Amino acid sequence: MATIKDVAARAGVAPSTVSYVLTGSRKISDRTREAVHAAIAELGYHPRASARTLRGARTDVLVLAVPRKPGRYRAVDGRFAIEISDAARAHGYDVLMTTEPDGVDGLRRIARSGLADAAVLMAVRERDPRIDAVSELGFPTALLGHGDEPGLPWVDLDWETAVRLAVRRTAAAGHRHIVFLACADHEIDARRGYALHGLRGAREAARETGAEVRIHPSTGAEERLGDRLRTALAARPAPTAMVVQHLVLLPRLLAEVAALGLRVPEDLAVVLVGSLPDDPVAEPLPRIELPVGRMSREVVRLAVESVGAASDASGGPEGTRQLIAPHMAPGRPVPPPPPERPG
Amino acid sequence: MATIKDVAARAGVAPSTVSYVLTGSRKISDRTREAVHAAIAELGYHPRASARTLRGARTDVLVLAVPRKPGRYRAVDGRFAIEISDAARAHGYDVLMTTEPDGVDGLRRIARSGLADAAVLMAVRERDPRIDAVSELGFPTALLGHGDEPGLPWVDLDWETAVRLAVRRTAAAGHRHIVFLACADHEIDARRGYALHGLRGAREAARETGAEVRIHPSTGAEERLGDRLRTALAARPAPTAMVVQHLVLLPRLLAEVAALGLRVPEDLAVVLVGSLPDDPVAEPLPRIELPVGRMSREVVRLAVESVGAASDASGGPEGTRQLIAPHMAPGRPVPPPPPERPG
DNA sequence: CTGTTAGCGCATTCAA
DNA sequence: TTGAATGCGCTAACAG
Repeated sequence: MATIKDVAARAGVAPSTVSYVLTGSRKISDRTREAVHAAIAELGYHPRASARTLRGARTDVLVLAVPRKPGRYRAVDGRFAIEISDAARAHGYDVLMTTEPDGVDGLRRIARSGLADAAVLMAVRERDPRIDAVSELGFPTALLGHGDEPGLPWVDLDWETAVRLAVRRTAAAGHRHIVFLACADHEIDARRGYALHGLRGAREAARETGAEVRIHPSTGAEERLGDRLRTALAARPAPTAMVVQHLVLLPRLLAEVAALGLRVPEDLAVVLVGSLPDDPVAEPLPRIELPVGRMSREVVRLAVESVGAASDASGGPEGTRQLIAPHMAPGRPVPPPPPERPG
Repeated sequence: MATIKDVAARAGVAPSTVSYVLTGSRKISDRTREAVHAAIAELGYHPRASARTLRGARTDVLVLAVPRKPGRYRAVDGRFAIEISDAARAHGYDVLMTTEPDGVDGLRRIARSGLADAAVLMAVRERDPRIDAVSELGFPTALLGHGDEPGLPWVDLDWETAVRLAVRRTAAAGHRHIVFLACADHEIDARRGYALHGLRGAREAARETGAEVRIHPSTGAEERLGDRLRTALAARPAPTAMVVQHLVLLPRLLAEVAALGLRVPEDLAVVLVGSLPDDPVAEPLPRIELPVGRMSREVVRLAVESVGAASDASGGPEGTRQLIAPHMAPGRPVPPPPPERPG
């Protein structure tokens, strides 16, 4: 492995000159610069990250804390991980993953060993222990999702408004009996922001619209989905629409609906909240998409910006909390309920 | 940030003694060790990774090259990323992601800057440019998937046998006219190993079983899925089974089948190859699962082992190429075709 | 059983 | 416009 010394020797200059050429922090004559570049190319030199970091105290690495309920896997997590990695690269950062289940251990270890300059926390929950950890350490952090944390910058879809919007549109289409399929129980128990805010939105929407909105808890265990669904749809008066935030089981849900002999949307309207872009299953349905790309870019921007900023715990400047306004995907209006049938 | 010197001063010992306590590479008296541990705890000391790396030339980081066709996202990639991260942690490694689309740039940059000790390459293709890059650099690497590369260790599901097995079981159940839904065109064009091996398996199985196996190319564009499917199923004699390797669109596929008025499995058997564990959509169907956990653990093990080993380009020791034998998921036999109908 | 010291590769300060 | 020297924090060889 070539070092800066080798390059210097080859180019007939001092090591510091090579460094200056690389960093551009000093004016170098064309002649010298070209000689240095030639030597770099010939030797295939690349500066050692560890040396740079040791000297300069910057790693150009972000740590991404991926939520991980062992045995469960949410497609959205992988998708965010990849989009965040892309976004980070655009800022000159690499992304280091830590996947210990809500464990603060990995996060703390990486922060304290100086492996990263800042953290991005996915799927933030209320009273999130990871937030305590980074706060204690004064480690620059941006959040994907928000709970009740005080001073950290975050980005989130406005889940409360999203569910409200979905329910309102559904009610406006004429539906009076609506089932809201909330997030999985374990997500609610973990106090994930999106799960709690979604619930809140559903309750508000019920008040606002006067429609009956039956909030239906979801279980992660798909075995009971069929039963639960049958129960939900067997209620009288029969629901004519479902607003679904718990999307993991959507394909299965649609299959069960079909198995019950119900057609979507003629017999039952299905409206999605937080579906992934380009999801072929979601595409034909009225829905509010999760803007994964935008959220990833924004959360990375916040993380990168907080690297420089003193961690003064003041809550940060304005504009560091972004509640993204939801909107219905175009071209898929909520269909009306079936005409009332006698009986 | 406390350094090793601070700890040494606090504990009243030399810095090297602290180091020896940490690494355990020298016998230290109980009294001294306790004093050091106390000082470490009081100061909240954690060794700086960059200094260790600069000194010791090890990062304890693996770089994971995630395949990324912009605009496309495969759930399996995110799943592998997370499982690989878990597996790496079990070996004391962290995982750095690079997501540049088949770009060797990120990989090369990370390798040459010494940010990682070894690489894991996902979704290997034939004539994979990433392999040339790591080979040129002599960078320790393990592959997830295999193409035609010579000397690198790899792990892969035996896709050829998997598809053969799926088709054979289908034929054995009595089906004589089978459609094989191959991977997406762009995957075949990119010469991804799994896509090519799957195709080969389908051809062989056709020869072996004497059944008609119509190999049906998949398109990523879901708009035309319905048409394609209709064409495939309209052929005479009508196919009674589909073997599906292209699982991205499975939910949509099932929906289209249902829309055509066909029931699964009464009218049409659907057999999956390479489905994800715990996928609720796949669960009720006969299938060969992709052993994500095992593959992740194995590929990490290979990568970690190749860190120490001299990169002698000899092809490595035996046992560094693992073709995992496929098996049908238990409890889901391939159902027989419907009784022959006149016409 | 423990201390002293050199040096990993780089960016930067001081000197010219 | 460039060179020489220093030190970032750590580990291991050498010395006691």
